[in-house]
Amino acid sequence: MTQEQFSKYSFLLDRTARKVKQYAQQKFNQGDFDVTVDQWLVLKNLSENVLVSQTELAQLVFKDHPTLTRIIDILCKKGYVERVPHPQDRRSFQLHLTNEGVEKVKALKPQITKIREKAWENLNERDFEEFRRILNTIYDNLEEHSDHEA
Amino acid sequence: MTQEQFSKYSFLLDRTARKVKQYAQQKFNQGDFDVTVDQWLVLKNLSENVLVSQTELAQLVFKDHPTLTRIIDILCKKGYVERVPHPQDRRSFQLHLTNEGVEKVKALKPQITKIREKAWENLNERDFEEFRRILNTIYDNLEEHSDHEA
DNA sequence: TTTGTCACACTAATTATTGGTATGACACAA
DNA sequence: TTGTGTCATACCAATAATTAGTGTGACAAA
Repeated sequence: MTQEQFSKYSFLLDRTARKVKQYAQQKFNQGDFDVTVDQWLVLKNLSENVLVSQTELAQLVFKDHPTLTRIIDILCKKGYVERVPHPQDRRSFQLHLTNEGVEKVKALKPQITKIREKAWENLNERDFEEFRRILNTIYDNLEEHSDHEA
Repeated sequence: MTQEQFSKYSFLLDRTARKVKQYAQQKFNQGDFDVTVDQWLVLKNLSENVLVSQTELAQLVFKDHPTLTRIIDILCKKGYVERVPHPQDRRSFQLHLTNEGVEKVKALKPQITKIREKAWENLNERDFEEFRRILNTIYDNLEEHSDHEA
């Protein structure tokens, strides 16, 4: 890899990641989804994982604790998520979707799948595997304990 | 001060402190007070301070946080103390005596005063000031930030 | 273009709790 | 008398969630 490539990969990653997010958020706004992209990530993970703690969820969605606290605050305020005191550990909550949250996920999921598909037009399964392999390798190279699931 | 005195003061302090505590706890047991000496210290401070946090109380009674958590647990279980979520800070509680706790303090206070008086028979006000001055000096000598109120 | 608002990311610090270990005091059994 | 069990407390290390502050990006309004 040349010097230019070394300095370019970060730019490419950042630009693309932000574009994907901007596009999604615009579509979310147009669709009156009532959640941001990040809030959706949390809702989706809660729909797939039952009664997780905030620490566990933070690891799943790769967000830091203060940020997740605030996202959960917003989602609780919107009525989609509920904190339940942990039965065995007073330092911890268990998070779960409210009925309203379950309905919201059910309603949004197909629409969001379509939005996500747009980015992969003209790319195929082989491309996706390459994309995944390369990005995971980069991540592992920079992570002390390699422990990815993507 | 001689070498012997240097090695003796710790023994004298420890032996006396434990004797005072043993004597008090025995009297508490005989009187069916339903609290230990340390629990009483907490109750007394709560009767003199309104809606304190656990951190503030820990400083008042010079106990560490885990120990105080457990003492408060016991007193809440006995129905003398109540934890109320802090209105502005979700990490914190405000502690207060229940009505039962207030009655308990009122009932025990005169009895405990009598118990405490026993140790000062044949000693006078001058002795107490000497005692206080010396013990506070020792404490201050060993404390980085000298900030006593005894 | 500038400003304001909102949401998120990151850092440092805080509050109370958990877990483990040790000690002292006391009661009970051998 | 000695040993064991129980309870309460002290101390240490670590943990879970929160607070406060700062910065950035995205977007809307002036």
